[in-house]
Parts: sequence; C-alpha cells; structure tokens
Amino acid sequence: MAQSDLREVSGKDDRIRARRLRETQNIFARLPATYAASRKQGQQILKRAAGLSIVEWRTLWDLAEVGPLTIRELALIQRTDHSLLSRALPDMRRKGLVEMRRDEEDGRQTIVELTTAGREAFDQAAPFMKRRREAMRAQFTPDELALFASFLDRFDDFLSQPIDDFLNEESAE
Amino acid sequence: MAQSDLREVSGKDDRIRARRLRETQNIFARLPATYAASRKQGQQILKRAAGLSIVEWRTLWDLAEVGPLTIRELALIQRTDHSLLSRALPDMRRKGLVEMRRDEEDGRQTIVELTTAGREAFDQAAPFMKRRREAMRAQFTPDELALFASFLDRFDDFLSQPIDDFLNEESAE
DNA sequence: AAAAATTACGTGACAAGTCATATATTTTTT
DNA sequence: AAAAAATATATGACTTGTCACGTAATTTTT
Repeated sequence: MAQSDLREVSGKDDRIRARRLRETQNIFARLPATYAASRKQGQQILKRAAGLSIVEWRTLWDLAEVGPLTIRELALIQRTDHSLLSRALPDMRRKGLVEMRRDEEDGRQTIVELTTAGREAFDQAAPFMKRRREAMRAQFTPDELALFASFLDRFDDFLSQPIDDFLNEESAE
Repeated sequence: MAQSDLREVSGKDDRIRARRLRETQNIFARLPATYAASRKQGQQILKRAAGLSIVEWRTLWDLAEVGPLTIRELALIQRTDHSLLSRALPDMRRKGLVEMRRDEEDGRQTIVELTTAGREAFDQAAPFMKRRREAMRAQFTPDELALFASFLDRFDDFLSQPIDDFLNEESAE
C-alpha cells in the first residue's frame, strides 16, 4: 500500500471513530446495541442456569410472584404484545413448566399457572438472575439508579407522545 | 360477579400493579419495552418521511456523513452485526439508494457508496429525524443528557463483562 | 332480547437483532 | 514459496419484538 493511501485511510478511520463517538451521545442510536447486549447476557445466564429463554424466565417469574395470571395480564406486566406469550405458552406447557386452562367465568381468557416443574426451573434460575441484578446495581449508587430509572421514565414519556406533536413544530435552528 | 369474587380480583389487580411498578426500577426488565417503543417511533417517522427502514436510514446517514464505507465499517459504526447489513444492502442497491463495488485493493471487501437517489432519500428523512432528536433533548437539560449517556456507558461496561466474573461471587445477602 | 361494540386470544407476516458456519481473499508464519 | 491464520462477507437458523386481522366470548347499547 502506497504512502498516500495510508494517509487517506487513516483520515477515513478518524472520521469513522469520530462518527462512532458522536453517536455515543445519541440515545436513540445506542439503545439497540445496549438492549441487544442486555438480552444476550440474559440469554447466556438463563441457558446455563436452567435452559430457559427470556420469555420463559419472565413468565415463570411473574407467575411465581403473583400467582396464576391470564395471557393479557402477563403481557401487561411484561409490557409486551400478547402474541409473544400466545406463541410461547403452548411450548412451555409441552415442557411441563405451566398449566393452561380456560377461565370458567370468562370463556375468552386462558389462565396460566405454574407447575411444580415450573417452580423448580424458576428456583434454579432465580439466584443467578439475582446475582446479575446485584452486580449491575453495584455499579451505581442508589441515587444514581433512581435517576437512571427516572431518565428512562422521561424517555418513555417522550416515546408515547404522538409524533405529530413534535414533527410539526419548527426546528430549533 | 359475586361480591367475594370482586374483592379477590381486586387483590390480584393490586398484586399485578405492584409487580409492574417494581419492575419499573429494574433496568433489565424495562429495557425491552423502551427499545421497542423507540424503534417503533423511528419506523413510523421514517416510513412517513421517506419510506425507509431503520437499517436503511442508519446506513444512508453514515454514508452521508463519512463517505464510502465497507460493510465491516458500517457494522462497526452502527454497533451491529455485519449480517444485518449484508442482507439489507442488496435491497438498497435494488432500490437505487447505494452502489456496491468490490474493493480493488482488498478483494474481500465491498465498498458501499451513496447514489444521488440515496442522498435525496437521506435529505428527505434527515429534517424529521433531527426534529425528533431535538424534541427528545428538550425533555432534558444538557447535564442530564450527559449523565444519561454516562449511565448507559456504565451499563454497557457491565454488559461487556464475562458473566463468570459476577456469577461466581457470593450473593450480597 | 337483539344488535353492536369490545375484549381475549391465535396466527400470519414482518423488522431487527443474534450466532454459527462456509467460502474467498489477504496476511502472517514457517 | 507454501502452509497456516486471520479477515470480510454471505447465508441459514433462531429469538424477541411489532402489527393486522380473524374468531369466539362477553359486555354494552338500543
């Protein structure tokens, strides 16, 4: 590679580094990678600890904490779409982790309940997931964590706004 | 529905609310919903503004700012897997947004470059995306935003740690 | 009571990510 | 220079999420 080429590429590398760095301040731009890393870490721990997927873990946790729940309620707690659970639950039943039965009082609803095996799988994964939360929390002071959560609250509020509310405003500069 | 049932269900609703509230303090648990909402908002704006997907927008933006880039470099900037781009780019070429050519100096690499149409699509979407970033930033002071980003830095650092580093430690209580 | 509206769930189709593995090309080692 | 290692890309398979739409059951309105 010629001398001039070297200089050229290095200028490009600088521009790449600069762009990467700038995007670090852009919350929208960095959220995907942060979420992906968090998901990956969770999947890794759950797989090793109890052979569970994230959806399975969340569901077992909710059922262990709250007791029997409908699909709608599980989706509400997990802030996710009911279809995700609608698809995951039959598999979980097949694995013996949960029982599902039609609600006697409201025939539209399905009541999901932990089995003994489901409780055991939860008990097996729970200490590992707890250690993970503790290790994460140890990186922050309690005040910082509360502030972090409040920033996410504010960010969520912004995201729940109709887009026309800000798209039609004049640009700041 | 009988009186006793009403009381029972209301207790359950309280437990659901309590669980939902508690999970608000759990960064791991709320990240999926926040990310999903952010993605949805971006998709909505991009679709309306220029008929672009998120991956397409990011790629056009990077190319517009930095100039021609290889797939590897695009993935590096976007902090994502190269396979995502490997799949998206042929579509973008078909739509006339980018050109792709084999690097003469390194036959493994593909150089991606903006076309005129790609630049136009970028110019069309950019003001909307800018307004979005401004509207988001308006919810925070500059100090808060910097702090928010630094919290994400710290969270990312935690996530990049090998899981054994904390799984094998003793639990805090 | 019948009609209309709402709600719960299932399912198809898609987007945005991941990983693993194969292949071609370069680069490094011997 | 040949062999070995590393790198860039393509591709298949999977997970987690979305929305839209259909159907059955319940609730509300008329």
